[in-house]
Amino acid sequence: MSTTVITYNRGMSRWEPNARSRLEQAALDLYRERGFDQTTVAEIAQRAGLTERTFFRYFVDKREMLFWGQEILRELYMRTIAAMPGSAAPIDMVAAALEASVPVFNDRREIVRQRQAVIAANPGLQERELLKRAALASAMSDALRQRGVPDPIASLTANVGVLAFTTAFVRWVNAPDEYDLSQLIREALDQLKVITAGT
Amino acid sequence: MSTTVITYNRGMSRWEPNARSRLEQAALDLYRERGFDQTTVAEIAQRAGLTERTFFRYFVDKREMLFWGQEILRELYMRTIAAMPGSAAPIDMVAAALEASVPVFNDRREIVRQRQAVIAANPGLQERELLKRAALASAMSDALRQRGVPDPIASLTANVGVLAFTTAFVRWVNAPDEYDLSQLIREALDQLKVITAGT
DNA sequence: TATAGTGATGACAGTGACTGACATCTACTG
DNA sequence: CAGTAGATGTCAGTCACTGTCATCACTATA
Repeated sequence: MSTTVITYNRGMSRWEPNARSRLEQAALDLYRERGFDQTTVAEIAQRAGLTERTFFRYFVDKREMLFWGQEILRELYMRTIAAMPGSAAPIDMVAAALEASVPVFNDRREIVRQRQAVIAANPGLQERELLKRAALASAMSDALRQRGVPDPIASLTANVGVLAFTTAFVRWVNAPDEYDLSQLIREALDQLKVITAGT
Repeated sequence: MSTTVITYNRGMSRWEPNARSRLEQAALDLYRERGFDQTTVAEIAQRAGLTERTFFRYFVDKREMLFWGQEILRELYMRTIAAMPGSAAPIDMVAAALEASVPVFNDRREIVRQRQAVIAANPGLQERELLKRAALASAMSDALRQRGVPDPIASLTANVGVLAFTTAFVRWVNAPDEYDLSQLIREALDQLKVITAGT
């Protein structure tokens, strides 16, 4: 199973299909077996039955492959915010967007956990994750601005949302299965309200 | 000036002093002249009258050199929070810590601006900056926990502080000299209060 | 004053991520 | 059956970063 024999044209395509997902699977396996830094791109490619060069045709760099879903979240956030009633407060638009993304995580809880364990073990990957989070916040900022929310507010609201989500997500990943991500998000948002209310 | 002749033992030390700051200066100059990616470590070292190997004895990697002051801020934040009266709300402890760091930036406004321009032009450097911000938030979380603030609140409060500071900082860097960083921080915190207050 | 450190640096040979240029291979198309 | 296109392979190269050992100027100690 791990040493798949590569044959050609068993079906309708010229090469063994799913090169991308084969690379993803090989990489995740190797990262979990021996760690991110101890895995070379050549090894990943070999396990996937491809070459190093092909790896870099699918992924801009070695870290990027762990952060696919990001684009899905991005679009989901933007669509959800764009579809909110104009009467909603900015923070409620953001909350709705976060809420809309919950199924994406619930549907892949186990994979998400494995991925997060790999990231937690490597500072370089944490760096990349922060960049991805910032990109999501930026996307939500844009969506809010398109809804007429002025600039410092749009950015702050989006980042507050990402902060609440991240806090909830970390708890959810490390919690038993019964924990509900939606509820954890709402809790985080409530706590943020209390925190900033101040004296 | 840029092609300093290196001589030995003009004073009390065996080698030309300030190797570290010479490397920092050379790097910043080159990054500004031709960009971060277009500058090799060998070039930086050469301009500083040293070798590539020595560069990596002073800095763990090529990006790290732009993020010195971080340690200063870290200690300042932790000391300030530790010295706050126990009656203060967590968010006020954080606000005080941020406020205490303002002179650090005011005293080096021009250098900070140059540095920030370099970072803004390079995604890899932005990634590193996000990591540094996260580290500062983590430090403030720790400080709050030591003051008895429980866990989700400590982390959220610290991150709200960092968010407010970052927002203020971005505006301050791109604003005329008259703008006051302290005031921008207070504004951001006020806006966060309004945002999370909700419906 | 000879001798043995000591600490910063240089020299050098790696490894591994990433890139550019070009060749190849298979399936489809006419 | 020739031609094309898209995915892949090959290969050479750059550059960040590391391990190891040599060197060099001074310093402490006998």
